[in-house]
Amino acid sequence: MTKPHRPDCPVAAMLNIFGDRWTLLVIREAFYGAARFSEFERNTGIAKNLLADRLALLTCEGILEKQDVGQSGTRYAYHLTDKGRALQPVLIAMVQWGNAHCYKDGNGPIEIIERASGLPIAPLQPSAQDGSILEAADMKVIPGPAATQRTHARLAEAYKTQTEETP
Amino acid sequence: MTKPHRPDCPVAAMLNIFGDRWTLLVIREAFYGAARFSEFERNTGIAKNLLADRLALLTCEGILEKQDVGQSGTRYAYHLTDKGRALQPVLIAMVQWGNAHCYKDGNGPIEIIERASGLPIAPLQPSAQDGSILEAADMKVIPGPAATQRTHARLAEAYKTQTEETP
DNA sequence: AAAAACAGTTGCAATTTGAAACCGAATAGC
DNA sequence: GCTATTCGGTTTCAAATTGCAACTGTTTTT
Repeated sequence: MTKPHRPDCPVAAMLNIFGDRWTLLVIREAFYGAARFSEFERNTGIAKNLLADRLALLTCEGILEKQDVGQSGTRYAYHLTDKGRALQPVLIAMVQWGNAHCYKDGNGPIEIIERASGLPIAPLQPSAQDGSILEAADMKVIPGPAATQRTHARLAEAYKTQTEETP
Repeated sequence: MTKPHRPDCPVAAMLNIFGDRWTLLVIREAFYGAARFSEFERNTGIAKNLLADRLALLTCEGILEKQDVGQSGTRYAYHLTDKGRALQPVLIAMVQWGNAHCYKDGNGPIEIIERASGLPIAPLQPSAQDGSILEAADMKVIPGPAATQRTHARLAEAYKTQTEETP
C-alpha cells in the first residue's frame, strides 16, 4: 500500500500517491470507464498484487470508491470520486505533452476531441482570473497559506537566483 | 538510466520518463531556476546516484540540456529545453490538484499568482479551439494518427461500455 | 454439475532504491 | 602558492519494491 505523508510541495504530495509507473494508468482506465479489477488488470498490464495494492491506496486516499456489486461480496466496482475526477486536467496535460513530444511529428496515438465539432481540444494554457492568457514570465510562485518556514526560504532563494540570471 | 520505449498511450509514454518519485521534482527545481547538480540534490533530497541517473535520462530525452560552465570541464549547468518548458501545464495542473486535494481546506503550501494583479491564476480548464469551456461530457478520446490496431480496439470497447453504463 | 471468471493472496527471484564511502579535478580562502 | 572545500560524480552494499507464477475460495455461466 506504500506510504503517505504531506510534504511542503503539492507536486511532491501528488508524487507520494502517483509517483510510480502504474497508478496513473489505473486512473486513465477509470476515465475510460473501467471499474472492475480485471478491467484494470487487462488494460494496463499491471501485476495482480500491485493492482490490489494500488486500488487499496487510491481508495484509501479517496480517489476511487469501492462498491460491492454482485449478490454477496466477491465482486466489486471502483469508481472515480470527485477528487479523482479532478485529476482530469493533469491527465489532459500529460496526453498533450506526450503527443507533442514523444511521437514523430507530434502525431500521437490518441486525440482528445470536442464531441460537437469533432476538432481536437485546445492545448491547456494558464490564464488569469479574467481569462487572459499568461506567459511563463507573467507568473510567479509564492508561499501559500500552509507554507512552512522552509518553503518561505526556498522561494525567496529561487526568486533571488532567477533575477540574478535574467537581469 | 532506466528504459525508454514508445507505448501506444501518451500518458504511458510520459510515465516511462517521469514514472517515479523524483524525476518531476528535478523538473520542478529546473522551473524554479536550479541548474547545478548540487542545487537539484539539496532542493529535492534525491540521492546522488539517482540524480546522476535522472539527469542523464532527462538530458538524453532532450528535456534538459547539459552545458559546460567553469574553466575546463568539471562544472556543469542543466537547463530546460523547449521540450522541458512545455511541461509547465503538467506541473501547474499537479500544483492545483495537490493544493486543492492534499491539504486542509484546500490551502496548499504554495500558490501560483499573476505577477501583474497578485491574484492566483485560474484553474486549468479544457477548452475548445474557439475558447469555449468544455465539460467532461463534451469531450471524447479517439485514435490519433499514430494509433495502433490495439488502440482502435481499446477505444471502441471503452466507448461501448461507457454508453452501456450511462444510457 | 462442471467449468470458467473474479478478486485477490502468497512466495520468490530480479530489479531498483537509498545511504554512505570514496574519488579526482577545480575553485576559494588565506 | 598552499590548503581546504566544493563540485560532480562512481562504487558498494543492504533494504525495499517489482514482476511473475502459482494458488485460493467464492460466484457466475454454461
